[in-house]
Amino acid sequence: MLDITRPDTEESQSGAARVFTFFRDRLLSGDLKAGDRLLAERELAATLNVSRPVLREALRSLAMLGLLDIQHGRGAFVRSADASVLGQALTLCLAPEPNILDDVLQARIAIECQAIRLACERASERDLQAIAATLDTLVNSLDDPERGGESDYAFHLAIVRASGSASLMKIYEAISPLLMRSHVERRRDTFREPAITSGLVDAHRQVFLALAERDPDTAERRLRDHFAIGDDLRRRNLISAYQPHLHQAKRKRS
Amino acid sequence: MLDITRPDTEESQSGAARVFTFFRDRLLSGDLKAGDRLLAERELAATLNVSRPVLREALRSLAMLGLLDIQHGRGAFVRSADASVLGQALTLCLAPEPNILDDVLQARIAIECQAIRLACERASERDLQAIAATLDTLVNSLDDPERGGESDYAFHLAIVRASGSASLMKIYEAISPLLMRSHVERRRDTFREPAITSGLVDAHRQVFLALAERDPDTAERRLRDHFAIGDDLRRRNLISAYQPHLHQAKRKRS
DNA sequence: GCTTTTAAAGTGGTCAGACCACGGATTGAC
DNA sequence: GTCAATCCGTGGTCTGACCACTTTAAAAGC
Repeated sequence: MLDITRPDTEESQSGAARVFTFFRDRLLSGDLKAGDRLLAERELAATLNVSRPVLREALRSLAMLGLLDIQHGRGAFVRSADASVLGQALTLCLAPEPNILDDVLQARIAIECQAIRLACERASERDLQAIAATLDTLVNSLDDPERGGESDYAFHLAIVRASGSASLMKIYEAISPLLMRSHVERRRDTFREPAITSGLVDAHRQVFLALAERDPDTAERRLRDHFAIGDDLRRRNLISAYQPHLHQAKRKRS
Repeated sequence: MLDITRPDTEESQSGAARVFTFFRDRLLSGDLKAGDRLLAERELAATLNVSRPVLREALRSLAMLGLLDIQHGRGAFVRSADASVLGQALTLCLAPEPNILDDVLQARIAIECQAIRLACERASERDLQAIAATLDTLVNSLDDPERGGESDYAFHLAIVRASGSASLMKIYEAISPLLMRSHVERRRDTFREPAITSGLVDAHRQVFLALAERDPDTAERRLRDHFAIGDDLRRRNLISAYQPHLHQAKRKRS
């Protein structure tokens, strides 16, 4: 965590690493903006006094980090900051951890609960309308598990967006890939019954109403309840799935 | 966010990108573990049917992502997942956002509030002892702003660790660099008065006590109060700093 | 025999030059 | 004017060589 050990500012690094930090710092300082086009590789190499392979190693690294968009025959362009890389990095970091697909829900709850509190303070009318719209979509897609899942996600994402916090938003986007995997995995264990789905819609609506009334405590409580119910439901389904006599798991399609 | 657009599994990619995903997937699947040594570049290049420069571009990218540790004259080694890269990625992603140093506090509150709830359920005796230890350090470093800041951070980090959630922990580590910068920046605006510091210690202690009593609601409330007070304090100091000159400071948000 | 010195082998780091593949602009024919 | 072929600049790849560092093992010295 501490960068003290790394003499970053010095020129102790060499080759690709030096070029890498060169561009990274210019990205950070805003010296290079999204959409900017870099010089041709051969010119850049000459300018920075490195060979083309070395320069390419650095550029490729930046591209892998999502900071650069290198297009064959056209050139290299600075890319707008993208959370997808964050998501990949997070996935990589969390990969060795056990039960990570369950654990990532804790991060989700953390972000959303704080987001909805902020949203109660900050959400504009437009934000509220956007959330309401996702709620409508949710109601209209009860029969379609696929679209239902999407609109469910859209609802929660809209809340985070309404918080007006870029940090919360980016982190939420970052955990989204894992969230999706988690969602897919648990869909295998969960039945979509009318009683459940109707309760689901109601829970979302209650959350939204509290938010619309700018009541942070109630909104957070209802959101937590919503998560707890989902967790409980999943747990019960898991238990029933492990009852050999009562149940035979054989659903590939749902 | 959606990976659908990217035919990742196919071999549509070429060159360095292909090699990159090759290793990334082996990292994800656990096929390559931390500490493993890769084959020599020349051998790898021959094995994967690419030239050495192309292979190097991929390896360098992995190294920049913190997944590989390439040592001159020794070889390339798989590195254990490190949150520092996450932190850098987050910093890059959030760089273009305005007031990011203030905003990142929202992420901090989000993580810690959920963490302390989990910690109330899950924290072991060892965890509690560790937190108590940081509390002692905090008390003993009241006179030293530097050490005081460190032990303050250590206290909060210990709480997140006690949550037992790898996701929360990693994300917290990821935002730590920004948190540090934020802390340093606001230290400029904040005076350390005995009244403030003693209140600070008390606030920490109250949080800890609620945690030790396994009372999530109280613990979270006290933690939120602690953050709110810190925020309020900073705001007042900012105002007083601008007072003499008949401030025309813009409020960031209403 | 043991230690020290030295040389060799293996590794990543760098370079130069050449050629290929792709995209876009220019040019030409119609 | 439209469309086609061509050319040029770009990134993509390869080859082979050499340098710098590390380790190891052989050789020299004691």
